[in-house]
Amino acid sequence: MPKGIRLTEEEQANRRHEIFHKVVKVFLKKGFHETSMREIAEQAGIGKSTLYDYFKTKDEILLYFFEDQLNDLTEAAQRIALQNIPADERLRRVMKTHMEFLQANKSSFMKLSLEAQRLKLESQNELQKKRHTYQDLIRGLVGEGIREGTFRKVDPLLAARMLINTLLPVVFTSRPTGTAQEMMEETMDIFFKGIEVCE
Amino acid sequence: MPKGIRLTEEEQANRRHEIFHKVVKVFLKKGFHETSMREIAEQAGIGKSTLYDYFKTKDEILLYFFEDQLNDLTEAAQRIALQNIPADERLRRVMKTHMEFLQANKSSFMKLSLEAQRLKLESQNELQKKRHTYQDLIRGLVGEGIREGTFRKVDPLLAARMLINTLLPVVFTSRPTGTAQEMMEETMDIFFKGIEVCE
DNA sequence: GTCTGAAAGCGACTGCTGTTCGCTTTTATT
DNA sequence: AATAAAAGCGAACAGCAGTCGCTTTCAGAC
Repeated sequence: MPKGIRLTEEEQANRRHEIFHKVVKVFLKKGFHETSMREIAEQAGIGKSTLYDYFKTKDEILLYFFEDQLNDLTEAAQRIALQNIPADERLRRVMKTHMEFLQANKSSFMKLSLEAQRLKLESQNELQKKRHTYQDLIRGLVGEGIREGTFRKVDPLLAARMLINTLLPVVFTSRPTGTAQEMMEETMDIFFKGIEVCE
Repeated sequence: MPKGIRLTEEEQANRRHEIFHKVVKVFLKKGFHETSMREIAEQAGIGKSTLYDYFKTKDEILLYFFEDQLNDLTEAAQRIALQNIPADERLRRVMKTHMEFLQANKSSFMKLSLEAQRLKLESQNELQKKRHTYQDLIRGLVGEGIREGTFRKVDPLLAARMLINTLLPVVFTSRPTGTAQEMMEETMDIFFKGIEVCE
């Protein structure tokens, strides 16, 4: 904010957060791609080119959101992954947190995820990288479950991807067949039955 | 092509096909969104505004591709669905065809699917509608499988969506853990184990 | 045979976009 | 008081999808 002095890294980060917080409402209301940089700057109460001092491109503004969210999600999952209980139970808990998280942020997460699909390919690769950290965590749990003998010998990464990718569409579907909660539980049920060792 | 005479509906359709065929190479080479309407018209050997006589918007050019492909896929699936064998076997065969189809058109389908994600929301809804026909076919097979007693009582639409949505990322993943064929088979395996009646 | 209306085709033009540039304002330091 | 550097800005830029008014062409009416 002050003009002549250099901002510290932290101040810059705070300012980015502050700016994003001010403009996210507009994204939710009229859509990210339908909001021009002029409007974004207006909403943030700053000049158009000042915006570029905090976000290198327009896409980066939206990426900022997912960076934040994925950090939270990964942290929560990491805490669960360290618990001293069977891997399959930890996996269930992580996915439960995942579902709760999706539901809590449903409206904004859903809308912005749809918008994120429309980012430039380059930006989507950035996003993908951020997702990998989380995906690897799930993969680890599946791997542990296999070693513990609760899961069949499936490819852990494939299973992890399958799990994450089946849950997202549940929240986003245009033809729901029940509450999100119900659909999520059934999806998880099918998945776990699919990888569990047959008794 | 002829200037003064009115084109029949069929001629118009042929011309659309012809134009698309001429320009799709450019989409595959430098990307749909990176190709401007000027370039597309150039490649098609027609004027820019003539292009608009055959496709109402730029998005519609890409939608045309999926309309075609989905028609083929749905037809093939319909033929299988009518065979006189158990539903679970028919479902396996449909998905096998689906996989073969994805692999045969892999490079173009993959690239253009990624591009399709970036279409305007309105255009994506169009695409979604076209997908529903196919989704409903799968749903029907799952439903039959349940009635025949091979599948557990799962929600057929949810299962259908889950199935389709798990196969696509297999082809598109940036971190493959085997050949597409292997990954697809393992995915199918997990899914079928997940919905089969336990023996 | 020629006239005419309507369709096919076209490139200049429009209004908008994300991004850049050159400039002003502010302030900590010398 | 002078300086340098950072923060902030709106005008300007290049490029885009889509539109408009015009030209060219020809089937059918007379």
